[in-house]
Formats: sequence, structure tokens, C-alpha cells
Amino acid sequence: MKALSRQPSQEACVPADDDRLDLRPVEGKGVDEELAALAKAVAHPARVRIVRLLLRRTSCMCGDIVDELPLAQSTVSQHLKVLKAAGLIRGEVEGARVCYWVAPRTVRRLKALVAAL
Amino acid sequence: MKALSRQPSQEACVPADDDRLDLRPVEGKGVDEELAALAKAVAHPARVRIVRLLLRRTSCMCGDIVDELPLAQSTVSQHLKVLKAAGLIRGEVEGARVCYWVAPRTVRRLKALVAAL
DNA sequence: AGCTTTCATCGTCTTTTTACGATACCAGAG
DNA sequence: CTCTGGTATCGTAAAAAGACGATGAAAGCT
Repeated sequence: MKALSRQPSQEACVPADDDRLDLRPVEGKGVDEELAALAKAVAHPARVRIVRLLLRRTSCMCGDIVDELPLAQSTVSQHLKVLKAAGLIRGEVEGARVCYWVAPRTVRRLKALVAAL
Repeated sequence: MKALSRQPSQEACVPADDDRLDLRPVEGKGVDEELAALAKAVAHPARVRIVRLLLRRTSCMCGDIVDELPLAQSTVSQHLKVLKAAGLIRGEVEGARVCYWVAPRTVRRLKALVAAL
């Protein structure tokens, strides 16, 4: 059933996310809310850390994130939930574990919105 | 007494903020907190709006911000306080009014930190 | 001196965030 | 099937954020 196991040692573990150019506007009424929402997702040191961890890792990383942070497992899980809700990361159940990776498209969007300031 | 009145129609109202290149690191322990703090300052639609307003205006803008937002004056004042505390904007009393402008250096710093993700 | 305008701060209330332990869930090992 | 390890979710508590009206302070006008 095509188990999509973590790629052993390739460039990154991002499952071919949308890589096209983003043509959406970078300012306007709704865009303010969009930027605010993305900024809020990153508005916590632990979540910044998580995003960085996922970006730097060549493999998918699962709950090893918990070991990297001085927080309880449930708290880390909450932060992951926030990041996922914002679309910054994605997660997929991998047997007993869960594999997380960043959503490059949303990260690019965040960069574009901030850069457009 | 050199009243520093709002420049009538020049490029921007930014009073010659530090314009040198920023050589501080863009990742690391303390940097996560720095980015988180800056992101938090922008993690609200009203504050994004304010920053944009101040960036786009050729004149300084004062409490006209209040007229642009669907919020009470005290609430807007609070948002301005948050932005000022984060170093993203600066304010100076101008007679009975207060002149706000963005701090380009901090905005650049934010852009650098996000771009480095 | 009074009055008005402009803005900040205070006090209060409501909502959201953050954090944790406890518990439930699910997949794999034995 | 039972146990175990890895996660998510629940319940709860504390803290912070967000919003508003009321009040206060300073400046300018009459």
C-alpha cells in the first residue's frame, strides 16, 4: 500500500509540495489577516525552534522534537498543532510515529508577505 | 525651537534611523526568541495594518491611525504601544499630537530573520 | 482662566494562549 | 491477546492578550 516511508538520505523529506510561483497579492485587507495569522504561528520561541528543526533535518523527524525542547510532550504536541493549523507544517502518521515536515509553500508565503512590508 | 514639524512632501518621515547593514546572527538560541517577539508584534491584523499605514505614508501620521481602524482609540493606543515596545515603530510628541514612524532597522531585522528561515 | 483636542493610561472584563498531568488511542513487539 | 512506546486530546489552571469606557495629562485656542 505504498507506505511512504521516510526517504533515507535525500535532500529533504518534503513530499513534493507545490513548488510554483506564488502570485497572490501581498497586501490588502485579507492579506493583513493572513500575515497576522502566519506571524502568530511563529510568535513563540518553541515554534520558531520547531520550524528550524524541521527545515534543517534531512530526514522527516517525528517526536524527536520533544527531546529537543524543554517542554512536556503534550505542550510540544500543542505547538505542532498550532503550526499545522497555520499550514506551516504537515504531519502524517507513520506507523506508531508521526512524521512532520515543513510546508515550503506556506513558508514562502510568509517570507513574501514579510518581505513585502 | 526647531519644532520638527512633519515633512510636507518628502520621501518618508523616518528621522534618519540607523541605516547600516545588520551583521547580527540570524539563528541560534536567543535569535529564536527575537524572531518570536517580532512576530508576535505583528501577529495581529490591526498592527499589520498600522505598520503598513506608517510605511506607505509620506508624512508622519499621528492619530489618524485611529480613523483608519475599526477600533476604539484606547485600543489603537495599546497596539501602538506593543509595536513600540517591539522596536518596530517610534513615536515623538509633536505639540498636542504624536508622530509615529516605522523603525526601518527593526523592520529590516524582521525581514532578515524571516528570510533566513 | 476655561474649553477642546489629542493621546496615554487605568480598571475591568472576556477571550486566547501556554503549560502540564492524566488519559485515551493506535500500531507494533512479544 | 497483552504490553509498551509514541502521540493526540482532555481537563484544568495560570498568564497574557485584546477590547472598551472612563479618566488624566498636556497643548493649543478663545
